[in-house]
Order: sequence, then C-alpha cells, then structure tokens
Amino acid sequence: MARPRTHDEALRLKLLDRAGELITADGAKALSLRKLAADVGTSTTAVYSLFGGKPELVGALYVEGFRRFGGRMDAVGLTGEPVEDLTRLGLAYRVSALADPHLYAIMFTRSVPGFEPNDEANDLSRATLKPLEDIVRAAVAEGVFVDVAPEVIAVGCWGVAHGLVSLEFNGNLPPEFDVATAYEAALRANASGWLA
Amino acid sequence: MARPRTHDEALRLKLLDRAGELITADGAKALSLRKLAADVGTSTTAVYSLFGGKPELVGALYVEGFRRFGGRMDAVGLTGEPVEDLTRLGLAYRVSALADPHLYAIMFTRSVPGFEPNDEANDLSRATLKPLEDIVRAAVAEGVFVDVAPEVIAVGCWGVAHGLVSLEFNGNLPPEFDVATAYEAALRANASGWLA
DNA sequence: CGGCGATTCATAACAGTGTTGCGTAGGATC
DNA sequence: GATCCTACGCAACACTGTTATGAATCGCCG
Repeated sequence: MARPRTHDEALRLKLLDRAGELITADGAKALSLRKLAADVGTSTTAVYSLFGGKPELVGALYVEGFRRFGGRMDAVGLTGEPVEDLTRLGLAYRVSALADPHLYAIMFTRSVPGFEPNDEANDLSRATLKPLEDIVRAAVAEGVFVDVAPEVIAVGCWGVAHGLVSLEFNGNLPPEFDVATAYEAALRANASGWLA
Repeated sequence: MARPRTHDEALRLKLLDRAGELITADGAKALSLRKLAADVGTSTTAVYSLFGGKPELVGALYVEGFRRFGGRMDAVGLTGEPVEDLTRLGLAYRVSALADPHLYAIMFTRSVPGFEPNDEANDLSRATLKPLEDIVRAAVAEGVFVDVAPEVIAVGCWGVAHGLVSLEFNGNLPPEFDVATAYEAALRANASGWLA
C-alpha cells in the first residue's frame, strides 16, 4: 500500500475537502480524524503523514479560509471615495463570513482546541489588511482622512467589521435586530469618523 | 458519602473556582473534568449533579465572566460628553478582557467545544449593552448624535471595541503595532462618526 | 422521633478522541 | 535488478466526557 515517494497530493486534497465538508455540515466539533479517514477511504495515519496532525490539518483549512476571504475582498468594485469603499469592503467581509461560517470560526475563534495559527498563518491573515490600507493611504495622502498612520485607520475599520460579525455569530446582538442595516450604518459612521 | 439533599454550595464554588484557575493557567483545553474533580477532592459525577455536565459548568463560568465585565463597566467614571464616555467604556472593555483573557475566550470564542450559551446567558451578554445605550440615547436626545436608533449606535460602538480586542487576541494585528494608542484613536474616531 | 423516599456523589465501565510504535508494500535510486 | 526509503494500514495507548450502578445520608411525613 505504499504511495509514491512524495506525498499523495490527491489524497491530501480529498482529506482537505472532506474535512471542510464535515466542518461546514456539523461544526468544528464534528471533525474527527477517524471519521474523516473512513469517509475518504484511508486511515488516520495518513493525516499524520500529510499534515503532521489534526492541528496542522486545521491549519490548512485556516489558510484556505483566508485565501477565499482575500479573493472576495479583491473582487469588490471600488469607487475611489474612501468612505464608500471602506463600507463596501466591510459589507463584503460580512458576506464572506456568512458564506463560510465554519471556516470563519476556524479563522477567528479557537473552535478546534489544539490549533494555534503559526507565524506563516498570521502573516497570511494580516494580508487581509492590504486592500483596506491601500484605500486609507490614498485618502490620507489626498487629505480626505486625518493624518494618522494608515495602518491604524485600517485596523480600526477591520475591527468594526470583524467585531460586528463576531457579535452576530455569537448571538450577542439584540433579538429582532436588523443586522444588515445597522451593520452598514456602523461601517459608514466609523469610516466617516476619520474624515479630516 | 452522601451529601445534603440540596446541592453542596461550597463544593459548587470550589469547582467553579478551580475550573477558572485551570482555564486561566493553561487555557480552555486544559479543563478536564477528571483533573478538576481530583484537584477539588471529589469525583466527576459531582459536576453532573451540580451542573449537569461540562457545557453547563462552562456556562456558569460564562455568566461569571459577564458579571465581572459588567462590574468593570459600571465602575467607569463618566463625564457626560458622549464621545469621551464611549471611549472610556471601550478602554475599560479592553482592560477587562486583558484581565481575564481565558474567561474572555469562553465568552466570545467557542473555545470549549460542547458549550453553547443558552437564552439566559445570551440575555446576560446583551445586558453589556445597557450602559452604552444609556449614553447614546442621551446624546441622541440632546441632538449631539445623529438621529439613529440608539441600539444601532451602541452596537456599533460595542463592535469596534470587541473587534479590536478580538483581533489583538487572535494575533491578527501587525507586529510592533502600538495597540493601546491605536485602540483609543479608533474608539474615538468611531464615536465621532456619529456626531450630528 | 423513626422510617421512608429522594438525592448526592463514589466507583467503574463505555464509547469516543488524538496520537504513536510497528510492520509492510512498493515506488525511487543507483 | 537489488536496496533503501517512506507513505500509510493496523493496533495499542492515554486520555476525554458521559453514564449505569450502588451506597450513604439527608429532608420529610406520620
């Protein structure tokens, strides 16, 4: 039953796909190496050969999640008006989270006990800031935004988006709360707060 | 070894205390019913009598966490100027989170797999909004803030605070980032965005 | 005041988990 | 074509939360 000398890439993808499905269907708790291996037709040891362990398998899902996030952010059409553009990115952020809620959980909550993102994963997550920072930098340069380090403003905008989505997912928002409307208003008000 | 007919309140407190210590020391992953029971000098079944199971035990820690949070929020001295006061509450929010990081993890990340807050716990968490909402409501009434539902503004402010703290804990912020300064600036800018 | 029913909690077993030695099949290398 | 190396199957290990059983003892009612 040996495989080629290099890791079996097809098996790796099958494991990753199925792991994503299991998590999407029943949450992170439902991801068991035994079940995963059985579904894919291999054994748990394969996960250790290919990834190193369960945390590293989840780590692969983590980078996949940020890859998708990044893709959706890049696809947002921009106008050049900073408040509008920051609001659009924020809305896309929420749409992305709603599209892959369980991936979002892996990225931003510690829903898989042993898993801690490593340095490479953290670098990747910080890359999410890039489009935000570009917009902010231009706005500061043009004097539309106050003269504060673009990084600070960008992080602030990311914070609102992330915080509201996080509260929504946690069930911390009031019942019968019109999340979508409030979310957009909050994004816009926050961005406006940086106007010069 | 029977205990009084009513639950042994002292044992309940000892379990809760020790559980908090274990989590504070080594994170949520380190909370095992066996170790907890051994440390306290009882058996795992006591947890089932007193709480119902591990999720419910964690639920008790969840409400304890929000109780402390609420206490710290109430202790914040207010000035009557909404932007300033909202900023102060936001800073207190971060201080609270840093003071009890593992309790914070229980409250806002799903770090204990089986645990989902029940309705009562959710009501409690939403009570965190109360002081924010009072400030906002007054500011809207006085015409200092724009005429938007106070709930929406309050949730927005909570979102920034929560989001930034959450990103900080997740390691999503840039390295060598002056979190404290940026955090305060972001809170202030966000609140200012709601000025009429 | 005494006995009964109810309930807490100890003991031990169960089902499940991630992880790890061991063994082996079979491509890669010379 | 012989040899090495490695991915991976099997089975065991240590651990988890949970639960069936049973003993001890309290609150309650006559």
